[in-house]
Amino acid sequence: MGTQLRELAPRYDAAATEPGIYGRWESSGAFTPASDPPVGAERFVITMPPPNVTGSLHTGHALFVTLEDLMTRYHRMRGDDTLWLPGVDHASIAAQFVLDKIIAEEGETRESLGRDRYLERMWSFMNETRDVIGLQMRRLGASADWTRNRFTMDPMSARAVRTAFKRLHEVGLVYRGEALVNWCPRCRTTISDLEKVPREEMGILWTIRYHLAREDGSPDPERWIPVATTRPETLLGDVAVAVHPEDARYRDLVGREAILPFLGRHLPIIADEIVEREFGTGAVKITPAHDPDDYEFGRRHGLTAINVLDEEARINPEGGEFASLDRYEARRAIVERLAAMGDLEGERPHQMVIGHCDRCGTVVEPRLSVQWFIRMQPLAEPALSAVRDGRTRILPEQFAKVYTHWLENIRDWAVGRQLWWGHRIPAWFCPDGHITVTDAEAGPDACATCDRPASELAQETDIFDTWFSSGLWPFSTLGWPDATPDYVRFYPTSVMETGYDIIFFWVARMMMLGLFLTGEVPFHTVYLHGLVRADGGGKMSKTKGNVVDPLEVIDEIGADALRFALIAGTTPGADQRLTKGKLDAGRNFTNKLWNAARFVLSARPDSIVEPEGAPTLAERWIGSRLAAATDRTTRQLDELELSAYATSIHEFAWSDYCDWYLEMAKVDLRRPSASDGERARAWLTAARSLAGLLRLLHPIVPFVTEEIWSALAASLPDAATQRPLLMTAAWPSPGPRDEEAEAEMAVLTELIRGVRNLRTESSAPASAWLPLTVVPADGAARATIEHGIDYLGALARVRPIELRAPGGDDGRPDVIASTAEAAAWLEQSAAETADAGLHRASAEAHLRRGIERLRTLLASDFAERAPSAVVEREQARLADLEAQLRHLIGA
RNA sequence: GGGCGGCUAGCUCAGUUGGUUAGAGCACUUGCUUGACAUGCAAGAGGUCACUGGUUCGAGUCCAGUGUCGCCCACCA
Repeated sequence: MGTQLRELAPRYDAAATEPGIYGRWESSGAFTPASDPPVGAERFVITMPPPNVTGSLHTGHALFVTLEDLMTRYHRMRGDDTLWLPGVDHASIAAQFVLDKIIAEEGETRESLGRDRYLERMWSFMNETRDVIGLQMRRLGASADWTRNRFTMDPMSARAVRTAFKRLHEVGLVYRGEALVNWCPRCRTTISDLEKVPREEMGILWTIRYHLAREDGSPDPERWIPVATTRPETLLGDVAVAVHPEDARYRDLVGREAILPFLGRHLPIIADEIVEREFGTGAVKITPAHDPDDYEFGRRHGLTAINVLDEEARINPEGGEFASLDRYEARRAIVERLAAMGDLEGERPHQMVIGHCDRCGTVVEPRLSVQWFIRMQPLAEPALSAVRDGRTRILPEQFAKVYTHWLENIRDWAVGRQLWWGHRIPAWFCPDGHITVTDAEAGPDACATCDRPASELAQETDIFDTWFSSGLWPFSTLGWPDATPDYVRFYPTSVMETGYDIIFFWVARMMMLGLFLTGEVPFHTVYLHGLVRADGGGKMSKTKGNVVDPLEVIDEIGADALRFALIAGTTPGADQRLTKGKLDAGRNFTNKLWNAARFVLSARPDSIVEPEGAPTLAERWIGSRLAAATDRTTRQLDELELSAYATSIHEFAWSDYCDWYLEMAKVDLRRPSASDGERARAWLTAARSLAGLLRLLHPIVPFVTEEIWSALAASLPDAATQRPLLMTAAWPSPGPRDEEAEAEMAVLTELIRGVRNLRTESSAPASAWLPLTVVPADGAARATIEHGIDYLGALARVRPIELRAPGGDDGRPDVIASTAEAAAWLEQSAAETADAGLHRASAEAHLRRGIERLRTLLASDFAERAPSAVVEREQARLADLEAQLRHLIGA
């Protein structure tokens, strides 16, 4: 029978490969579209992070898809007007990185193809890969609205980008200026501070002698100033030497000049308090074009910046004899030459932090260039207050601080990228130097300043940072800037779900741009998930070979198992390890569900007659427990406590439904004396409670529940549902609790556990039916046991069961006696707090310990200080324990 | 240099406003081919909640500090 699941797995785990709204796919390829649920009063809209167009599904995607799909399915079942809009991001740098490699294999380069042909290649590449990620998401069960699939390079997005830029420009938040920006010599583009990843590295700190200039301008061979640097090659761009004004070593040199080796440039020696006397030699070479600090220094002191590197970080003609050398070759050459000249005073290892390109890992070069900037501070203010006053809530809350800190210290955003694949900045230059910005797709008709015709204008070649269009995602995908029906219906969105690692890149920018452009927060809740790590705790990487491929996992154990593993036992914002153990647990759970359903379906009487008779204890109990589970899971899903939801529904399904209820239902279903009507009632209860369970489970394990649902719907006379698909069935509302049934069942399960324990301890054969004598403490306990006596017999494997009145005449205390073979005693104490299952002696000791503890507690300050309700509860417990003890020892 | 987070059973992790005897999965021990399921059933064992001090009738939970691992931010050549 263990093969059942494997045989069925492909059916309920069928890959969703067809586009469509959403619905159910079968392995045959058949697709049943789901009809939209009624539009409710509530709206629920997910903002998702569009994955990179070139990517394929990894565990990070698996996590976000699972989280978002879970929320989506829940709200759709609630009847909310639900939208999860899918799409992909064009990812300028990443896409070019990939395409560059592909064309390199053909012996081509970006330049050899030229902009137009390169972009043609890109588009055809995109057409091949664009849908791949979407297909893979569907295999995970992503019930997104695939009819609204978007792409950040589609015309809708392009228009939103132009409009957004124009509006920012109109209010003066866009400017163009010279600045030192991060440059990746390999990607050959500017990158933002966020895309620069700092890494600690061991470098070398060299000390170089700059000879002082004599009065005739020639270098003084006897006198020099020693400067310390980690980047000797940049000396070609030096324009000054700086020392601290109070540094006695150099005070007399301030105002004199040093001579730059090789180039002979005269460098003023300037005093500035920014210089740390303790670092290096206390004298710093100043290279404004190649260091942010020096750039700032240069501005303050009116120095010119001399750029000595080209766009691939080779020395440019400014570097004289070193021209055309790569920056590291130049470094080596310069150090060697200095050493040969005797001007290399020393070198020592030096720990330092160097920025690398996030994409390709190349060391980033500060580069002086003219860039487009967006002023961020005015945009940041509203984004800060939106979170401060709770219009947007960030979960988990600690990330609100991170968000706030970043926005409070925000720097202007260099949005231009010197790439080709992306949205071209809609700015046109006029030969007279005027700039025209327009949102018109065809560009401006004429220069906005001097009316020169469009034919004389040239468009900016830079494109936008990808995150600029991503930042518009929540509304650009809905039709903004037009007030389209979708925009009116779905904006602002409800929950933005993404990883904490892109809180600055994306979340903060969506907030700023959303507030500026639409006047509303783009989403009310930010739900941040953690990273999925490898089993060992490290990052997953192909080179380490510790990657969990979601598609392989799905092939092997199904998407449901993967989804469950990703949700259960995790906390938002915390990293998690995806271990074999977790995946196995998920697989076991889906298997359990399938088998439970198989049992229920197979237990169906051939014909279902009109139910008759009162519900049994088990039937009343499962109804009440289902109500409790419904209430609990609903609350957890509303509060976005998704892991708690997963564990509590797992607990209900496995323990309550399978371990207790189904075992008892077998008794009711197989009771020889039962009428057809009673049997029908018993089965209908099993089937309907299963249907209720399936609804609660569906958001997290959609495939297996959908499959069971369709089988169940076919075999239930009331068809269980009016809707053919569980995914659009109604989320249940909790029915009434049955306190009496729950209380009776608590006593009964305790008694069953006690008898089982007794069997184990007395080494009774597991399969043997043993006689049992039960001596109920009182009439209520007796009634309880009578209600459940058949369950007791079947679940504890005891037969016959004798019910004896308390205080028997054989002088024994009130106990449940085991068989003659089993020498142990099993005590049955007061019904409410049954201590059954313990040996008499240990039960007595246990009671005495509890009584002692409570007496001590109640004799302390506790009785006076604690709230009266708490004190009364403890007093009641004490009284109860004392009664049990009296009962036990026969006092 | 700032800031944040983790430290709970052998392992991976839950633990929502302080309130019975701190939980789950896996692993472990014992027994089970019990008519849904051995991917299972039953019964068990296993924790000084990193450490120190404080607040409180009561602390895994709140406060202060320490240790340790990790992450984020930051212009020291």
